[in-house]
Amino acid sequence: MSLASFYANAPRHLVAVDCIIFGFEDGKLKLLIIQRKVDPLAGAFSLVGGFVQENESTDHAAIRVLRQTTGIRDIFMDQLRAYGDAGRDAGARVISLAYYALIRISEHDKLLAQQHGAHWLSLHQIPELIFDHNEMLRDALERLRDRAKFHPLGFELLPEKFSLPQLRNLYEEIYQRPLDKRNFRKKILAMDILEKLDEKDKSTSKKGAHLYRFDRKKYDALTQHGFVFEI
Amino acid sequence: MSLASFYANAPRHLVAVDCIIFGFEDGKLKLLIIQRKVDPLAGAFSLVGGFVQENESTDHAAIRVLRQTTGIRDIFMDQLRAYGDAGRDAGARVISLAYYALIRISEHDKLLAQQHGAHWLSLHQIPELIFDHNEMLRDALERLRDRAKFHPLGFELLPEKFSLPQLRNLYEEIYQRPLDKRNFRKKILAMDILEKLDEKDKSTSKKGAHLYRFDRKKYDALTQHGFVFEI
DNA sequence: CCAAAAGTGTTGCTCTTACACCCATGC
DNA sequence: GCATGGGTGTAAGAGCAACACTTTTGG
Repeated sequence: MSLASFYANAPRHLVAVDCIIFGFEDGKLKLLIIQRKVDPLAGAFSLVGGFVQENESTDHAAIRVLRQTTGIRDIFMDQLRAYGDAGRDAGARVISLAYYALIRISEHDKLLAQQHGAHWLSLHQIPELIFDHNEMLRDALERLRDRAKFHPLGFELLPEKFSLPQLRNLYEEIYQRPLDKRNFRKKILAMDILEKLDEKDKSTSKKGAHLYRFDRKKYDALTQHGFVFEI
Repeated sequence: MSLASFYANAPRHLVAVDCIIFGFEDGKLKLLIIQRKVDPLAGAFSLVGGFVQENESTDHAAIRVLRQTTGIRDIFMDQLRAYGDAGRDAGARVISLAYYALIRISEHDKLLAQQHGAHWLSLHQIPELIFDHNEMLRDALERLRDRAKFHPLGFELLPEKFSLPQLRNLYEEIYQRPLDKRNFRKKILAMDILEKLDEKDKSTSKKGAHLYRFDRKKYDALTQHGFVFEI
């Protein structure tokens, strides 16, 4: 078969990206949900999404769609997988690539996102979403849990400076189970990947909790010598 | 924006599936590689691939492509992820969904696959592949290792009846490191998910090794009570 | 001075790892 | 009878989980 016919005879498809955006605020793991603007199902709750353009990498499409629909930029983002059932989108046959992202809510413009019709909802507040978006969300949460166990993803969700109680609280949210505070401290500090600062966060107690910073250089150096992060 | 223009104005893309097929034979983990039939790069080594058709789910496309190009059917298959860089395919802009699959080489028709121009190559024999197929393969191997650690995937690669030395050999191949035979036996048998048969495999020793069968019913039952497989 | 959250060590137990010899049989 | 791979148990050490009291300070 000639080059022309091999490629030219193949069918073409709409390809979308949908973003599962995780944030952490007020001690809760949250998700960014928008209300859909177009029919069918205009007004229904949805993940942030959009179409992949000509000559645009799918990774770039995910970044662009997130920026255009919420104003959010410069965040951790990774592909989850493709969702390709023939009837998954009620409007047309669309193959969707799901991306999950982690953002520091405090460092982004909440107002801007809200102006775009986006809401931060905690895990237990998530409504029925359109199409297979609830399934995407379930899969993303599973991936987040899998990956956060062996990779320092958590720090993407916290402000640059954070306390150990805050960090523990984050992992308790991710895994939805209590973690022993002494064992947690021991484990984290033993890794020697945090820099202890001369500052305290007094927002949650009178005594105040020491602030730390994730030291990515140290982490990368350790990783090259076989070290594996584990929560 | 109206329904019509929202979907109709979006660009359409060629969407392919590419399959990373793992097998296990002669004590080696192997991969199914074909020689590409079309230009550009006709004759070069490649994964098995093809285009997603109209109204065809992507999962179905992967199964169909594998069957059509190699005659192989009814195997374990799971999506890896999408590869969507704009210039990844030299012939046209193609978004590719990679699927990895596990097959029992002994139960499939080797001849049929060979007639389709497919070769089983062991990990160390893999040549330069077209486009980003080497990257797909690396990612698939990583996924296989991740998943095989906590899920009973290995049995998909072995014949229905297998010996413990065979099983250990398989995991040694997957992880490319030696496993202590006493500890391995202990761990596997302690899970109580294998059925010991009254048969021996004498093909590799004079004494003969007992044959076992994976008991999926038992495994499923245990899993429902919180049991987690781990190698 | 008291309420509320931060910070701190020890112990038992489980799991993992390392390791060497006998067994069965075909030739 | 001997070479070859199959099969078996134990002990030491590492890692994990459970657990309660003291410290700090704003109000």
